[in-house]
Amino acid sequence: MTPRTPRADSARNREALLDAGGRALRRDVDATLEDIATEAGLSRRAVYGHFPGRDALVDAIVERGATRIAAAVGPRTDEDPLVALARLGGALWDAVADVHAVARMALSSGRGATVAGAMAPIRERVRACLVDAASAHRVRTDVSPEVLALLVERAALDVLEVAAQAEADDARMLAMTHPLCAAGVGAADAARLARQVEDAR
Amino acid sequence: MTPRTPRADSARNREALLDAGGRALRRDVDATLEDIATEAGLSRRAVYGHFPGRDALVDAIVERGATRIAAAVGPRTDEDPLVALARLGGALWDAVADVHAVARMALSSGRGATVAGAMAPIRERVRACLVDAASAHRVRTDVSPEVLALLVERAALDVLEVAAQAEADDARMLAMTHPLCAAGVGAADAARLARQVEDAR
DNA sequence: ACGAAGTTGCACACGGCTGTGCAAGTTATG
DNA sequence: CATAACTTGCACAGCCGTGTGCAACTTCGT
Repeated sequence: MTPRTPRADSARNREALLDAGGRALRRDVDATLEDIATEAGLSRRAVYGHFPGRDALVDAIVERGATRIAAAVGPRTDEDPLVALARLGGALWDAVADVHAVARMALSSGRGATVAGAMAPIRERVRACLVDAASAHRVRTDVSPEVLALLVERAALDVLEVAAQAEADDARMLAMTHPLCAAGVGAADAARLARQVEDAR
Repeated sequence: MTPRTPRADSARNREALLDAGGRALRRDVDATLEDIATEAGLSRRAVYGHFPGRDALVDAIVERGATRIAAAVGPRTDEDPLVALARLGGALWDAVADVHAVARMALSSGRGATVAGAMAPIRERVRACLVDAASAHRVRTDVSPEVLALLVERAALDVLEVAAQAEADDARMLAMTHPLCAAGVGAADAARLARQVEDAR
């Protein structure tokens, strides 16, 4: 009769589940519901109060990751394509947790299509930048832009994974320069381009 | 009373299991015993005639991979460190199946230590080459050799994975040049170094 | 062709993870 | 404070993969 407004802590717990899930899945793609729930400070049983099942929870995590990634990538500007690429690397670094969590699921069984959708913004932006840069011969052109894009994309993810462990303080810089190097830009030029992005912050 | 020599097809089946296992695990790290057995043309039950259990089978696959990797890496020569790095990339490409299968298990749960051992030869060689090259400022030096080594190592694996799908005919070339680029060597120099290796074949 | 080595199919036990029902507890909110 | 909202713990069913025993069958070696 008197339908009350949903409790505020419920929403918080939902968020906690998404956060914990992201963290847990980043470590182990097959993390148990028990694991995730515990890490979120809840019981396994409580999860079913927020999501119909494990799949739905994971989907929600990927979905949230996708929107955050899209936000981090931001709109395309008409700046220098390589500067744009460097900036993209920096942006991804600022969203490591989400990107990393989603990326880890990419190769894992099933779910491939969903995750691919989440990563699409990155993929597309990288490709666009490379095509531009290739036409001016500023990146290696002995490989098709498609393949090079895949390699650069992976290079970006490699930094996120490697630097997350090594926790280098100049990790953000690496996140910008390494993909450029992977594209065939020399180390010196890559550093110059990255500095250009940093100066404009 | 009359101990007979073991049958020849048994050994073949054992090999078939290792091959099938490598292929299956390369696709899906959690491939079922059923999957592997079927792919090898055997029944799940028969596997237990060759290995005490799933773990032992996987261990055997990793172990065989390790020796093949070690063989592919070969002995250290006193050539130019970057040429050596290019050659290493080529060698790994020629052993894709094994390297790839083992590498895929690296991040997967458990088994981490075992796999790390299998990859050690690559890891070590890459590090050595980079340290040499860094002291001559022929690779980027704004990152520690350790971190750079991790990135280059991953770059090598990235090629194996990307090119395995894209099946570019110049994949072997990529396997040599891309790690160099990842190290900060410009595209032109990388191509020159790789050509140097190819010419000496 | 005989016999051992190897394979198969089936049945079954075991463990781990998911998903559900329900009663009892705790906590936010009006 | 009263009550709906949320959480908890437990019990139970179901699924799936592993590991084992056993009888029947096929295939290699001599």
